[in-house]
Amino acid sequence: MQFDKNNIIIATGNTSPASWMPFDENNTNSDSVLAEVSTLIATSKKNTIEKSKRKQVKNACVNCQKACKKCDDGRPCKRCVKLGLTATCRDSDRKERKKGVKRGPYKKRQAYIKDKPVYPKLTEEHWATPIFEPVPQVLSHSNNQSIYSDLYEDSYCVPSQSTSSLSPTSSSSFVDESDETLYYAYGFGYTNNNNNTITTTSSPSSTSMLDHQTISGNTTPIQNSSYSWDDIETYGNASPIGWNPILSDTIIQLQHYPTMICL
DNA sequence: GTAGTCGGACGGTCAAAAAG
DNA sequence: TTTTTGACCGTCCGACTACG
Ligand SMILES: [Zn+2]
Ligand SMILES: [Zn+2]
Repeated sequence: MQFDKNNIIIATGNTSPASWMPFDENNTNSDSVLAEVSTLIATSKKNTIEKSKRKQVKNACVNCQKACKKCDDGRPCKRCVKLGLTATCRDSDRKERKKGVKRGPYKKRQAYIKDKPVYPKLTEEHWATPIFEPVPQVLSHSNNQSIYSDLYEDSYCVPSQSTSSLSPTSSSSFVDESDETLYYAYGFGYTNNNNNTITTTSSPSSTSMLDHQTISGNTTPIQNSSYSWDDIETYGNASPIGWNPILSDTIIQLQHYPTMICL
């Protein structure tokens, strides 16, 4: 069982609901493991809800750089316009990164993440007509007799793409309107299998901001970045499954829940 | 109130290292 | 080859000072 530093739960096995549960040596989900996951979730919630990441521009203008002040992508940038420095507002120089520099040994790595899901294209229509849906943040899972759940505070989140979804397929996206960045939030659906009845329920939207990478022609999410809408069109299939973009002024923007990745 | 200064926390990049 | 790591180095938060 392993958790990575970005509050992502790494599970083994396939994408059945049980798979995102961490396994102990005997491949069973012991109470202690459940307790550990519960703690992890609680911790990640505590650590991430209040704190949003500072967003930097790729290149500050020379004036903002000199003053150590926030810049933006405009040229002239807003700060220079405000201060009447439009004439000198240009990108600051950045030096080339040097190659051939030896490094010390790295710490032992975790295993590759295989069989990452490939997500269908999010269309502009989905983009244009976001659905806002307040869903109780309940993380729940049934595995044979054991069930555990963790209640999140009220938050906007998205339903699972499919009501029978058993895989980590729920997601949403939203725009940071200040810079028109599109963020993706991925979660997963789950099935409550209590009392021999299968009840599907909307996703708790266990989310994380995921970037994408292309492997063998498949574009799949990796962690912690963002894309603009232009990037989405460029990347083609680099879009989340699910149809419910959430705009930036909803609470979810600042939240960062654990995300499951199947090994 | 505003603007200027700046130490250093924070974050994004990307080649090296490691794994497949 | 793909994936992960982490050093590098840039951004800019926030605390401060100066000025009117
Ligand atoms: Zn600027
Ligand atoms: Zn500028």
